[in-house]
Amino acid sequence: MAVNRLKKLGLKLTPQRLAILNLLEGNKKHPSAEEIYSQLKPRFPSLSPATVYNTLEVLAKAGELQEVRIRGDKKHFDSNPAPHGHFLCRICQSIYDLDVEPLEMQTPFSVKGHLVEGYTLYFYGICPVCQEGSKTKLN
Amino acid sequence: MAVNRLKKLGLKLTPQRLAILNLLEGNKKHPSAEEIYSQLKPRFPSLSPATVYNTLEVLAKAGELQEVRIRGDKKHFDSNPAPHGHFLCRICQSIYDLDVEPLEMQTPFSVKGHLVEGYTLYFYGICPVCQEGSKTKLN
DNA sequence: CTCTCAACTTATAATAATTATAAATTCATA
DNA sequence: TATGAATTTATAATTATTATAAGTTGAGAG
Repeated sequence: MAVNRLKKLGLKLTPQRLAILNLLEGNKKHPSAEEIYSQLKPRFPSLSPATVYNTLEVLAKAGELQEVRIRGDKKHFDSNPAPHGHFLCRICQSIYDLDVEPLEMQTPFSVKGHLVEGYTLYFYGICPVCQEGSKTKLN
Repeated sequence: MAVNRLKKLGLKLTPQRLAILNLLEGNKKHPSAEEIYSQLKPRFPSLSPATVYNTLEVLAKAGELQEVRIRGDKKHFDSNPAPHGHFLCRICQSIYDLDVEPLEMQTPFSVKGHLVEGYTLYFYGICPVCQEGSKTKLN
């Protein structure tokens, strides 16, 4: 579990960090910092946004999670740090994991002299729910 | 040329728009809005940052260029609107076009119920110039 | 067990890219 | 060349995020 990994990295196990990790683990919704803050605030009344930002940065740098910058305005966070595709619905703005077969790559690799250490793959369009919704509307 | 396309779209051909288009056409450096503004300001003393932002948004929506959001802080712009890979060097922060063979896809397509209308592919690492630089340092 | 202190959290202010607003200007057609 | 909608401009507002500094705490040393 993440607790042991944090210890190995010399990071302190604070209640805030554990709460943020717990919120993200197994969470498919890729929340933003603000959403994480709002969801934890009731249980941690003293929680500050800065702590959420700090923690997310520390955990991302430690390789425990990844930043998802599929939207132009704010970052979202994924507890799965391995590179994989993400999908943003232009109707409901939901972010989904989306693996597209031939696109998985092992890093690092070199292309035309560029040393590629990581990559992101973002898809944009309409999610299954919203496609269904617009169908219903038309009937 | 772009002029005719803009006319077709019902967009006015202002000197500012033409200058921005010209700056971007055949420019491999993918400048940010601020860089575009700084470069044009001497020739257009009345130019306002808002105009640059407006124009870039209009042109992007018209499909004449694409936003490159490979960096977390600011947007960059590419006069080639077709989806293709981009690479950000973590040393010099330069952005390069980078096509990786098996990754080109025709849009739209569907994956697991998601209608994919567009996509972005961003690579992160060290560019050829900076790899050469660090080699030199070690010798 | 408790002392110690670097690491962490917090409140607050500062930053910086971008967006909104509204008045002045100008492109393009009649 | 007159007209009006589109555009540009200056300015203010927004908003996610980062910086700062003071107070708090986790966890190893003794």
